[in-house]
Amino acid sequence: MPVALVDCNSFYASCEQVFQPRLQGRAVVVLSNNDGCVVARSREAKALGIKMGEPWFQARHRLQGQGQAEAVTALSSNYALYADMSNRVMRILGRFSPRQEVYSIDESFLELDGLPEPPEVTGQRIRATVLRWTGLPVCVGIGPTKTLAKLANHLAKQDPAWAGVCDLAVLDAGEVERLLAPIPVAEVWGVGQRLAQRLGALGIETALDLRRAPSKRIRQHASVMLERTALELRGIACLDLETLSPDKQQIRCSRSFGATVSSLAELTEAITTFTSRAAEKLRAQQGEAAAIAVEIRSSAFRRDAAAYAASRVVPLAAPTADTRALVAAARAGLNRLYKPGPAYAKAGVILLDLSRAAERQPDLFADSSADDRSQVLMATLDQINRRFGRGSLTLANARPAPRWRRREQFRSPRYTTRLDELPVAHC
DNA sequence: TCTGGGGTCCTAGGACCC
DNA sequence: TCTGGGGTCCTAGGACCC
Repeated sequence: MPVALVDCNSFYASCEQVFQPRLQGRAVVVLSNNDGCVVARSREAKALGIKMGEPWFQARHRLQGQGQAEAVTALSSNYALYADMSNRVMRILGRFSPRQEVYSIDESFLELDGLPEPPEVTGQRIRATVLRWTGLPVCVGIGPTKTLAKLANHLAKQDPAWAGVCDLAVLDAGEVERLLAPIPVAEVWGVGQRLAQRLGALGIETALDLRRAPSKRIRQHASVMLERTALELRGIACLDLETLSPDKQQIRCSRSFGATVSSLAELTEAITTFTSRAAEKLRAQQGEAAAIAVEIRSSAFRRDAAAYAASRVVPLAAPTADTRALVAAARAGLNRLYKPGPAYAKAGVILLDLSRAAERQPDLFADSSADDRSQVLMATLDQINRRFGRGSLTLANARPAPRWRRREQFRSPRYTTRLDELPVAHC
């Protein structure tokens, strides 16, 4: 039962290139919030040696030194555009299999069972359809397990000889092993830099080494997770396709500020805004939170004595999805954490102990009419914000354009989700 | 000068209980 | 003089993912 992993190439950068054809064939990087780090690179940008996660100011200085600054176009993240393009791609992929796991914003697993054609042919049809309908290039990896499908996708992206589709499921063991032999073990799904280092000390340096390592030895030196990964590399499926996305167990909203803040009033604005956004996400999954954590910190990259980071968990009196109750708890936490002095660079909240509202035991002593009024109010709030745009209606403390708002110097228009930003065709 | 955000899972160790 | 053992639950921290 082969499974495919379909992954968009340089997803954010490709989305930008779809709507700005002059960027095609050029080095394009997309930056994280606040225009901080590089989070996506076109093929040409990778060729210039720009690293994933690299701070943009460093990459820019290096390129300037090499006289190549002009060769790169840097863009701020345009999440509205990427989320909308992602939805389009995922819907298209869903046409190719009744069993789909949307794994991330730019990746889907598909079960390819009972096809009337070789999976490789389906893979090519997937590529052609997504490209034709959205303008986005994808690669397809196919294998007997999810981990091998991931690795097959890696191969398809690396070597143009695969023409974008690599099927490991049809190869015999010898051929698979020949392909795994040159792949560093850190490329395997579930093996990061830390594990790779420890495995290196054991003489396990490639995907093939891990495939061949005895289970007992792996469990001695690492975890059951890695043991599963090794089994998957051998073609023994340990990971199921998760076709319905489970409720989140925690919901986080945190941001670095565009400019540092020092006053409690400004931090309160920020915490109010973040809590409101988190509460919106919570209600979208019909959830309630029983606790909220608040964090504030000064810059993590300055090593002066004034560095300060603190967090605190505040339990709620009863599980709730009401923005007002969550904000009140978050503010109580903030008041305990705040001290004057530090230049705060980042703040955030995390909703914890989540459960489904419908599954809560009613509280015999609570005023249930207050509960009903809260639900109606929150539903109305969400409806207005869906209809007129996020942030149209907020608590009075959440300002529309605070001083600490994120930098996004190079954001492209929200071509597909805002009527006033539609692309214009000149004839 | 300028360094992201949002998740998951596992493990070790402490508290507590009988 | 002699001072158990085993289970469960919770939390913090680490590692991983995109």
